[in-house]
Order: sequence, then structure tokens, then C-alpha cells
Amino acid sequence: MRYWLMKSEPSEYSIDDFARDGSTPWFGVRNYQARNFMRDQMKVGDKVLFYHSSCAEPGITGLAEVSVPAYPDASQFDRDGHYFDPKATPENPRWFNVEVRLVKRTRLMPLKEIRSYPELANMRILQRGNRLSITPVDPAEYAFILKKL
DNA sequence: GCCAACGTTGGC
DNA sequence: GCCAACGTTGGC
Repeated sequence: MRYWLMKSEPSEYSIDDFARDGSTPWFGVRNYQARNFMRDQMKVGDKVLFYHSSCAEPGITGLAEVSVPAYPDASQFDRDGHYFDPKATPENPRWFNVEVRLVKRTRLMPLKEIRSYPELANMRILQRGNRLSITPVDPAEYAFILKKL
């Protein structure tokens, strides 16, 4: 089993939206590395830290898990949508998404707090210039965060 | 709103 | 295949 951190801008999709929906397709990822994680590595049952980014208080705010393995992201075929990709076809899809299920809301663990723990110093999200919206999390890091939540 | 960091695009 | 230009991300 693997562990992941998935970023979402609360103005796009917040923990409240997630709690309302229960589960959601993680569509709209348009970065090859993040796509490859979903398509090639993420398995049902993998644990996910749900993270609010680009907002007043960025941080971890929920625990989730992969509920459906990757399949072609429907939004790439929607001509009128924001995520339309003219180079993608149903025969040759370019983008994929998994689905994730919210396991539980947690208190907000702010980015500042994450940064304060030496145990978490190697997390991808803390590295300079990191912009990946989906990053692998070390099992020990995940366990440490669980304990602190 | 600013700006550093990074990915992608496209001309050559 | 190089690399400058451009767009996006995301913390502050």
C-alpha cells in the first residue's frame, strides 16, 4: 500500500465539498508526473492526505483513500470545459483520474506546523519550488502525521 | 498582487 | 535537440 498527498484549492474543491460528496473523481490533473502517479501507481485502498493549497491557511485537512483506480478523465473530451485537451481522443486518452473517498475530516494541520517537525523535513511539499499536485508520502511520515492529527 | 520555480511550447 | 518565451503554481 502506498501513501499520497493530494492538493486541492478550496476555492475549487474544498474539504466541505469533499464531505458533502463522500467521494469524488480527481479530474483536471494536467501534469504528466501527477498523471503517472494516478495511472501507474495508485491502487484502491492507498491512503491519501487531503491538502488545501493556494489559500489563506494551507495545510492538511482530511484523510482519504483511493476508491476507484485510474480511468480516462472525461473532462479532457469536453469541448466547452476548462480542461478540454484537443490532442486527446477517446481512443487515445491523454489524462487519467482516480477516485478518492473521504475517510474523515481532521483538524487543519497548517503548512507552518508541517514545516516545524524535523520528522517531516523531507516531504516533497516542503521542498523548494515544489508544485506537484500529487506527491508520494513516506509511510513513516504518514504515520507521524496521523499521530499528530 | 508579487515573485520564484518549474513545466510546456514552438521556432530554429 | 536546444533554449527562450510563456503560462501556471502556490506561498507569502
